[in-house]
Amino acid sequence: MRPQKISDQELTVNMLEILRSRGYDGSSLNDLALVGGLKKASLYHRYPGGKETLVQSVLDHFTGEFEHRVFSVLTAKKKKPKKKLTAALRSIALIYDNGGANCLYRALSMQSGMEIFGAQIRENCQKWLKSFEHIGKDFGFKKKKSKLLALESLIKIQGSLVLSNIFGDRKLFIETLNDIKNSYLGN
Amino acid sequence: MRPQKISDQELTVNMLEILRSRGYDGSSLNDLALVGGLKKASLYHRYPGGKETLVQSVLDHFTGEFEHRVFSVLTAKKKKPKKKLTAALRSIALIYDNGGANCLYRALSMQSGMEIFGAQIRENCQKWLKSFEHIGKDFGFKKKKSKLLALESLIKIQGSLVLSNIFGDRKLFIETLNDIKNSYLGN
DNA sequence: GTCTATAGCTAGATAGAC
DNA sequence: GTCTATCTAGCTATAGAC
Repeated sequence: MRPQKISDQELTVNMLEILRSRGYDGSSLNDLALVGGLKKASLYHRYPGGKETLVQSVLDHFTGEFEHRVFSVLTAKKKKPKKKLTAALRSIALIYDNGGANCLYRALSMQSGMEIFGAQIRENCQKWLKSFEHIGKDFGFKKKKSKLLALESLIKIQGSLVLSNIFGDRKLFIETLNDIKNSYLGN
Repeated sequence: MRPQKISDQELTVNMLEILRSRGYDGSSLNDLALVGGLKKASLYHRYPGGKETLVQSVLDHFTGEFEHRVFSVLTAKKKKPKKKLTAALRSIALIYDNGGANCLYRALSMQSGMEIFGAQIRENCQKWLKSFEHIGKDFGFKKKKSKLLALESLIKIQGSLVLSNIFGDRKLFIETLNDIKNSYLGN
């Protein structure tokens, strides 16, 4: 057994960078291999199913980050809601590099990506909504208002990511996170 | 001179459908030719510069729709602001097929598309912000508040398009348009 | 103005050496 | 576990017949 040139974890993180910025069709196996310091044939040893399973694995990692750093924080039983929301929003800022990095879900949400990963992307966005709905109720809002706040939060995150990407202006994303926080704290 | 199989206008509209749903890398010249009932070699007669100029032309058409149906409406001197905003939002609903169609700017905003069209996409989004800022002032809001409302509108449109696309739920987009209208009318 | 044919390249994927 | 070499299919693009 030869040693791995790069760990699975590290390779996944590097490939995430490519995929979230170039999308499914725009990311070649050559590109994906190179960011790991590998040749593309080597990727088939780690991902025998090819590109689809490779991206699947990166998508799972990305989703795992949310489950671990955002969803589980928001739905935790202890702590005050304000502390939980603040921590979750800080994690979101981290995951999106303060607006400098795209959302992988969005990057994969063009037709080719949606055909393959649509169901999972939908499912994960649903979890997002549920966990934000949870924190809304935790703040004392009624169910309907909590649902609305959750949806508005997700809309604002996705929209501000699109725009901070187009304008190359991270401030736009940061301020939107603050706006979301204020929508829960009651402006 | 043989007659065209399909008019430039019609071909552009058909190709827009492909590009906005599949992005730059995901749309092959073969796909783009077929929706016009042509072979891909024929596209080089209309667009001698190849794929880049072809997409450029579709992008120009898309931007023209906004200039004509949205920006010019919002900045018109006559009429009451409410009527202008209502008309503009109705046009936006039309352009995005009530949330069923993607934004071409977003579809082209992955890395490969941004390298080529980034400057124009940025410029057009700036025009969007300016025209919404204009209507804000028209409603009597101060400059700062008008700028904020404009930015929030664009964020909400882009975000709700991403989500209505992911969830396959146009209601989400329609309700966001209403939300934007209300943000100008003072809830 | 559109077509067939094809060049030249790069994509995803596989075989087998080391 | 990674590599070189290679296959096939698809891509963008061009040449030239009709």
